[in-house]
Amino acid sequence: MAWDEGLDKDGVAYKIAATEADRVRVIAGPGTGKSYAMKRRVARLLEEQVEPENVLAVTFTRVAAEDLHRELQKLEVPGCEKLEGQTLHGLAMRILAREHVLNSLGRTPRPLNNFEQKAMYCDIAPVTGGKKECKALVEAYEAAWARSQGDEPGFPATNKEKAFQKILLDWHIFHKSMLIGEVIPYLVRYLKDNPAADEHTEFDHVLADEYQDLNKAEQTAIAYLAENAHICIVGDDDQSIYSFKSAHPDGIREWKDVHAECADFEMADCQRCPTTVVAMANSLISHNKNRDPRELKPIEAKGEGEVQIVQLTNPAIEAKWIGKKVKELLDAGVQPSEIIVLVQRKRAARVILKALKAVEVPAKSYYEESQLETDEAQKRFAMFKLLLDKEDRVALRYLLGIDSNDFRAPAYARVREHCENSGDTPFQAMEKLAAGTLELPHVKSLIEQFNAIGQALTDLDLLTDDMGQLIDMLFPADVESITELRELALSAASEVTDAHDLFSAMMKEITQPDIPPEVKEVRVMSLHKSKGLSSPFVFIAQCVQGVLPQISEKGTPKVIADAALEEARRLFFVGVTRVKAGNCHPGSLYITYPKEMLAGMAKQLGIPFTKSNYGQAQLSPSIFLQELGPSAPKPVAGKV
DNA sequence: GGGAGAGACGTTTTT
DNA sequence: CGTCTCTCCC
Repeated sequence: MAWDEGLDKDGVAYKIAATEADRVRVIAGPGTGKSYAMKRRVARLLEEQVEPENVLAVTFTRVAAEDLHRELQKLEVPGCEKLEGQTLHGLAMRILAREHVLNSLGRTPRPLNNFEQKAMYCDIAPVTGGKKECKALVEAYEAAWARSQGDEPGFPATNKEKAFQKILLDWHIFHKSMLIGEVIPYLVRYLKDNPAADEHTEFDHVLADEYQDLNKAEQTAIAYLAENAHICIVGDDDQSIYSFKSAHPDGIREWKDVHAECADFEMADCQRCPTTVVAMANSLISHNKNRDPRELKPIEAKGEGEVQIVQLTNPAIEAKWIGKKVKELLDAGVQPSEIIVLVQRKRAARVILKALKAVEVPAKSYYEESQLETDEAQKRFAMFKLLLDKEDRVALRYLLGIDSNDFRAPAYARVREHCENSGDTPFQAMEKLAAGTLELPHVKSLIEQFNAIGQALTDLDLLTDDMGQLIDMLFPADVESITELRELALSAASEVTDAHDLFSAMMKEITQPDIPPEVKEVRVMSLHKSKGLSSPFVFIAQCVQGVLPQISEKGTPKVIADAALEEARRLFFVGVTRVKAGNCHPGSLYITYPKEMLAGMAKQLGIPFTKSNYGQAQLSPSIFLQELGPSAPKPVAGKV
C-alpha cells in the first residue's frame, strides 16, 4: 500500500506524513488520529528507502511502545517487520550495555527492581539515619536527575545530601548496579561527553510520542539522539499527567521557540468521541490557565453519544449500580472487553471489582499485584539470575537477605568490607566463609543462608541442560503462589533451547509483558493506565472532591496547589475522552459519585466534608462535574 | 533474629 | 478499617 493511499492531501495527517522538515512538532488532542499520521509518516520513510533500523520510534510507557510496535508491523511496506517501537528506557539500557559505553561510564546498567531496592535500603539506612529518610533522599536524588540536563543531578545541595550521595553511589558501584532514575541521565551524560560517539548518528529519523510525559532528562536524551536526524515530536500538554515523576510539559510548548524553523502542526478533529463528550471535554479543560487555548473539534457524524452523570447513596451502592449497569450491557450483547471502569483509588477498585463479580461479570482489576511481583516469585527469579551469573551481586545480596527483617544488613556489611579490602567478589567471599577459609565475626546466619542458596544452585547447575527438570526445580508445580511464573517458564521454554535464552525470554515477558491482543474481561483501572485506550463504554467512578481532584494539604503553597488541581483536571480530561463512538455503539460515558460515605473512611482518604449525618460524611461532587459545562446532562439519582 | 506492638498510609511510572 | 512498615526489646 502506498503511504498516501486514501489520505486527504489537504488534511493535516497527510502534511505530517509528507513534510520533509527536519524539526516537526505535532500537537494532537485525544482521539485525533496521531498514531495514524505517525504510521503514514513511517510508511513514507520506508518507501523512500530509509533503513528501518535508522528509524527510532519511542514512547514513554511499555503499553504505548507495544502498541506502536504492533501498529508498525501492520504497515504493508517492505522492511516494516524490522521496525521497533520502544520505550526510551529500553533503548537507553541497550545503549548503556554496549561495551564501549560501559567503559566510559564507570557504572553498570543493571537496574534494581523493587525487591532488590529493599535490600539496598537496609544496607544504607543505618548509615543515613532511618529508612524513611533514606527513601526520601533516594527520591530526591532521582527527582534531581529527572530535572537535570545530564550534567550533574543538581544534588547534593546540603552536606547531608553530599554524604548520602557518596554512600548511595558506593553501594551501586560495589554492586554493579544502577537506580532506574539514573538510566536516562547516564545516557545523556555519555552522549554529552562523547560528541564523536556513533550513537549521535545512529538514527536518521526520530519519532517521539507522548512528549509531554517525558521529563527534562528524557527530553534531553531525545534531543541528543536526534541532533543529526529528522525529528518529529508528538504530544498534547492537555494530557500531561505525570508531573509526579517530574514530567516536563513545558518542553513541548517551548519546543517551538527553541526550534524556530520547525514545522508545526495541530490535530484537532476528534475522530474518536461523540460530540457531547467533545463539548464536555473542551469546557472542562478550558478551566486550566496554564495552557495555550485550543479546542478539540467535534465530528458531527460521530453522533451525540450517551452521557449519564449519576449520584448514588454511598460507595457500596455506587459499585452495585455499576455492576447492574454493566450486567445490563452484557445482556444486551456488549462484549466485556468493550467496557472500562476508571477509578483513582485502589480501594474503590476492589469494591467495584467485587460488585462486578457478584453479578457474574468477568472482570479484571489492573490494580491487583501480578503474581510475578510476589516475594516468592522474586526469590525464585533471583535464584535464576544467580544461577546464570554468579557475579550478579544484586541478586546475591537480595537472596542473602530474604526472610530477615533487616536483610541481614549488619552481617552483610562485614562481608562487603572484607570484599572492599581484599578484592574478593561477594560470591567468592561467601564461598570462603562457607568453606571456613575465611572467618568474620557475626556472619553465621549469612553463611547458613548462603549454604542454602549454594545447595540449590548446585542442584540446579546439573539441570541447566534439561529445561523441563530445571523448570520443575525452580518453579515447582505444587507451589501455588508461583503458578504464574511456572506457566511463564513453560511457555517460554517451548521456544528456546538453553537456560540463558529461557531467562531472557522470561525476563522479557516479565518486564515487557505481552499485552494480550484480545481482552476478555471488563477492565477496572486507574485513569493513568487508561491513557492510550479507548472504549465504547466508559465508567468513571468516585468523582467527588478529595478523590478527583485530590485536595492539597493545608499550608501547601498556592502555586503548587493550583498546579496539582490543573493536573487533576487533565487527568479527568484524559478519562472523559476515552469514549469511542463506533458503528455498533454510540459511545457511552457514565460518571458516578457517592453522596456520602462513612466519616471515618472519608477522613482516611483525605476527603473533606462539612457535616456528617449519623456517622455518614456528606460529600461534595467533584468541581469538575460543573466544569463539564452546558452540554453535560443534569446529574440524576441512581437506583439499584 | 524474630516477634509484638505502635504507627503510618491510603494515586499515578520507567528495566 | 486493613494492611504494610518501622521500632523496640529480649
